[in-house]
Amino acid sequence: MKGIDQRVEAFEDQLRKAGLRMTQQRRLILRVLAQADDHPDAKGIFTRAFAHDPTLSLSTVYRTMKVLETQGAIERHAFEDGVSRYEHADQAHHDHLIDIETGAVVEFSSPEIEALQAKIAAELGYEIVRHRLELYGRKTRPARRKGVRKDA
Amino acid sequence: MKGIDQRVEAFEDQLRKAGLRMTQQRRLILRVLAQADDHPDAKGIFTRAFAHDPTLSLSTVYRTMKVLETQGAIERHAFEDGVSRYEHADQAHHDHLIDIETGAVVEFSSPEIEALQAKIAAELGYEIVRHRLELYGRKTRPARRKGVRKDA
DNA sequence: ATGCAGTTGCAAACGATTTGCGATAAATGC
DNA sequence: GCATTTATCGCAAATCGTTTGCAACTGCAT
Repeated sequence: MKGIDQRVEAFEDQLRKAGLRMTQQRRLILRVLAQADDHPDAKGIFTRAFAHDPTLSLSTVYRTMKVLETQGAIERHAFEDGVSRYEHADQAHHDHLIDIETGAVVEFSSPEIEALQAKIAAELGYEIVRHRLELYGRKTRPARRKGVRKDA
Repeated sequence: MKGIDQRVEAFEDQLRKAGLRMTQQRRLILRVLAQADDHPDAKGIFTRAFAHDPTLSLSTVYRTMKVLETQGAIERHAFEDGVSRYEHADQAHHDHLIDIETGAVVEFSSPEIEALQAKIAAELGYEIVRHRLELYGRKTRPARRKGVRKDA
């Protein structure tokens, strides 16, 4: 497991360079995000962080998420229900498969699909700046144990 | 081009079978949707319909969109800004490419991508129920001509 | 025509997110 | 360390898109 503290420190420098400050609440929220293995929304992050600092406010979470996003420290996704969910951005690009029964989110990536997207866009006279690909499905049978790679 | 009136009539039957009613406002909204070549949101639909019936209310638009959606008469999409946009569903499945500069929406479809999606889901032990694929991009500049250079 | 739902318009309620404001606390300089 | 500047915080109020309770209304089946 990579050092959370190191990442927080690195981010602290990044903030300073932008004329921003590393506050206790930002540190706390960063830590919560680094430890999350799911895709929590603002309220979820707030709840977890609030347990460590009962003075934290929800608006600070929202404001912090915005800062972290513009700093490139996290990614924001809005799935079907419309609420923003966050995940920290130190991982490779990937898309999401959402279990419509449990709400579980599985990450995956497909260079082939990316290539096709670029090709399609080019044919339409566009270059892709970003994209959103979400699969909504339900479990068929237990996934095979071998040969299945879900990059997380 | 299929007749709008015919589609409205067909839908009227469909509604009746579901124990629902074809009201003036639903007729009007359907007409507005059938004539739309873009992906208007509730307010946009309301504005256009309101011009023909100043007694119409925005909540009726929302309620109608919900009815139309569950009846399969329209599709609802929520792009990056989060607001629901609608298009009527008498066309083949397609995904969307959104021009991040103009907001224009281009439709496209790719059987190859669909196939890949199914394959990926299967590998993860899932079957796809629906998906969302949106490309956000900008128009590529037309190829430069010799000696002609537009500085930006 | 009559009557029972399904529908409507209106305003109030909603839930997620944002923002104005005075108070607080990080950086910076001394 | 200690003061100074100003980014940030907590809180409550404000937005915004969308939903809903309710009383009046209107399809439409009989």
